[in-house]
Amino acid sequence: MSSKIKPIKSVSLVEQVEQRILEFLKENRFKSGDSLPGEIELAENLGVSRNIVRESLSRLRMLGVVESKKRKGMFIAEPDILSGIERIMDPDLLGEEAMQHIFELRLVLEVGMSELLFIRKNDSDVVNLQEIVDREANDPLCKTDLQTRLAYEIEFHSYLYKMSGNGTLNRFQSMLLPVFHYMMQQESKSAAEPKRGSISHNDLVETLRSGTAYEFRENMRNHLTPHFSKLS
Amino acid sequence: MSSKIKPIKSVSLVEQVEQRILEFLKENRFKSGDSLPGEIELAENLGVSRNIVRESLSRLRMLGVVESKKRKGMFIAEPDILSGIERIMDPDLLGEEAMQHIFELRLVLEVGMSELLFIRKNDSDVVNLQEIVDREANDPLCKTDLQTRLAYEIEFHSYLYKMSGNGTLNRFQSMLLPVFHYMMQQESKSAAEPKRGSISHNDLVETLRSGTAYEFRENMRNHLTPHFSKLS
DNA sequence: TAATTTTATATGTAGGACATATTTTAGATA
DNA sequence: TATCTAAAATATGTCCTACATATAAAATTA
Repeated sequence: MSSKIKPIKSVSLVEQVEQRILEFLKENRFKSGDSLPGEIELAENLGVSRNIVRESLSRLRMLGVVESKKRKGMFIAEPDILSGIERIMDPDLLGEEAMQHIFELRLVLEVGMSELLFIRKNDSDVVNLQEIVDREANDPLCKTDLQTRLAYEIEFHSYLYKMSGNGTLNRFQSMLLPVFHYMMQQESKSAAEPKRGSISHNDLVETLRSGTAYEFRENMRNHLTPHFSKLS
Repeated sequence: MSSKIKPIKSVSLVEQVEQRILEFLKENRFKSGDSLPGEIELAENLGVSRNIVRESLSRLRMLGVVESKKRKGMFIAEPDILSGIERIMDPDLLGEEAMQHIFELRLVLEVGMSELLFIRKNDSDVVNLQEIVDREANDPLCKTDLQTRLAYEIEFHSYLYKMSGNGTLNRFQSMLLPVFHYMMQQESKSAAEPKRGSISHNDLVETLRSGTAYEFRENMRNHLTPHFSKLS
């Protein structure tokens, strides 16, 4: 009775069919735009009901692997890596551990992102960032209202992701925002300090303007020190 | 007729129901383990057929938001952020642009990861990494066979992700491996050079042993130089 | 030939029926 | 009474049929 007996196969039919279809697509090297066998044909070939096939295709459709039009049938599309994540990236759905992982991920990304920023920055980016920083500095609410501070914080860092020129990275960040917001409110609840490193947003813009990727990376690391120091 | 007419809403019923259920879960702050109304009840309340509800729930089940047992019904679970990505992370399914984004993401992660490594490393980690490096150095195949070199490359870097102590990051990396593999083979196909920076794996281990997070970060950046120099 | 109507077809939705697993209840046995 | 056993109840899992709907393709008309 050492441990448990083998579960044989408690995988649902839908899941099996989903896998089979995915394998089918990979093996046959389908190109984006190619059309797929119809639902009834798939159902017959796989030996399952059309319902099962439809549920499987519904999943693949959600992931962007296939698209379907009314009479044309289904055809291959380029899957969207983030479409699955997008739906569940919510503090009310995720567990504490996942939230912590995501928060750490943010720190990793922003420190590691420096090289991309220097490869792809242009003059208008620096101007726009400076505008955000100036607006932040001149906003009287910033001294008193936590929400206002958070809003500027998010606007500034969001712009950096946009600058990275990596659309996936950028979208990923924008859907991480609710989690950031939640985590930073939790932080500011536990400790009353404003949570700033010795490097300000203004310093970061200046580094971006006339510094190096290496300097920006270390300055960003410094800027995020309050968050890093919370890690165990 | 400036642009297009409004598309009104051609969102499928399944998608609408999926959203409604997700909203329902968020609003009511369901805790993990709470049980959900049954399929028939949901179908009646939403005014749709049970099929639609089942397709929606099938999607949520795939994302890990809910689980279902035969007689008990459905209950809330903590969603897995990566379960959606996992299925489609394949060079045969993704487009060129997505692959490029992912490849860049890898570079960003490994440079930014340094701090986590130094927070969570322990002695055995350094020993294990050194073992990998030694094995690599003494393997005669390494000089001639590209696949062997790639295997050591992947083993070494994979261990770093494991060291990060961030399970999400680690799993993410492991599912990125097929894409890495593909991209690096493409790289080595276009140019015959072995593609190494001036910092070796051995140097990285030494830095991890007796250096600082700052030094490791810059050494990693240096180690990855051949890849960075390919970016536009 | 070009515009229009018709038709055919694959997906989208609905609803009913039965299978299956598991909890609960009821029953039988000691 | 206590315990083990068998039956019923119930929610998900699977299958089937029918019809709605949109639209590409064919047929018809101007």
